[in-house]
Amino acid sequence: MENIQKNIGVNLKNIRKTRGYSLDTAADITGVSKAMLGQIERGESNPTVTTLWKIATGLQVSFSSLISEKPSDVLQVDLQAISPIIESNGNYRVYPTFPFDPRKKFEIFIVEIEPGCQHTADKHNEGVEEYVTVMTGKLDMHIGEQKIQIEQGNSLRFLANKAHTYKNSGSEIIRLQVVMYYP
Amino acid sequence: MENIQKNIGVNLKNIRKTRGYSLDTAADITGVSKAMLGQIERGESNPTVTTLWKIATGLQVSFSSLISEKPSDVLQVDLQAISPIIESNGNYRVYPTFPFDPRKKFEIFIVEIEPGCQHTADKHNEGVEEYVTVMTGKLDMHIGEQKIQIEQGNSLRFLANKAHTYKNSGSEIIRLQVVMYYP
DNA sequence: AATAGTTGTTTATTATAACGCACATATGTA
DNA sequence: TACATATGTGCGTTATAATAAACAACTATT
Repeated sequence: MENIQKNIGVNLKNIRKTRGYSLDTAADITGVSKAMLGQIERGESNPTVTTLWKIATGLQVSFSSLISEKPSDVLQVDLQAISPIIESNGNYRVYPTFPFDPRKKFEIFIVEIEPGCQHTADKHNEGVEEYVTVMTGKLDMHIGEQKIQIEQGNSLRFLANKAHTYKNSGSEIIRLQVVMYYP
Repeated sequence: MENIQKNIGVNLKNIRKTRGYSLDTAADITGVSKAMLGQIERGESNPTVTTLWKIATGLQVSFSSLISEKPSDVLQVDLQAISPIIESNGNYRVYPTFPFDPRKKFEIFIVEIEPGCQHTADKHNEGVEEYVTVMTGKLDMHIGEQKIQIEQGNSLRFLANKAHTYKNSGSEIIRLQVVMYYP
């Protein structure tokens, strides 16, 4: 979806027309000048959030009614296109495939660990859970006192309220899928 | 909910911090200057929709994630506070209690008709339905060729694809609740 | 036809969003 | 300690959002 301005314009005009408002009355109700309203409807202006706010509250519609986001039902993500977060001199790379969205309560990464590399993550907040699946390689983990070994294809879930370490003791690169859940 | 600017600020900062982005990298990804990003986070700026758009797409979050509308689960509407749409010299008054919202597919009015008054509505688009309930008085209606009388407390549903007339032949004011449905 | 009222657009002015650059303050590295 | 790198904030300039008022186009009423 390109060009929100145009989009907002048609939405606003629809709402206004459906109610039989003129630009004048709409300006009265919303407190936004009718010139501005006209320009917005024509997509000629780039309104600020406060003007949008005035319009939304004045017309008693939600913000989204003006924006009219159509969430694409299918989203394809190319790993190549993601710029990873680099740690441990490039031997530990994090690819945020589905980054955090406040409305959801989780995010998803792909993690690559080079042979010999080990990485320790600080403990996260109370209630945070990690769901780890090993795609390639064999993973050694330290979680608190426990030592755990996870074979390729296997998974692990743990409360991330204590420091934990990912380690590649093998000779092959490790690829993980990690789901972080925030309660 | 007051002051969206502040709201957007904390939302943006949350998202950015959760991902470990600096203002610099966030500026890189979104194409919005880091000075602007900083001001937005502090609630010192009043961003335009295009900057919000850049931020949302760059960070791969939805608009609403930044706005974080919390739709109030309960909304009380005071009839007195609604300025009616006047027709027939003030003898036919329409109070939009729940005005049209594109996401919903209906809107709700209260209609008041003075004794002796009659009002004809043009036909609406194909598929539009009206749900009329008589709150007080006795209503006479003409829908196409049909003549219908509706007693107090009773209701009527009809396809509004032909012109229709509301008429008050009694001596008491008529109050209607009308639900318009748009397919 | 002439007048008055309502519609949406255009113009000039002002307020301010957005930028780039410089500054300040950490945080680590030799 | 000194140096280096990266963090967020402040400042001056430019671009433009927002307003008010004048304008043009259309409708209705006498």
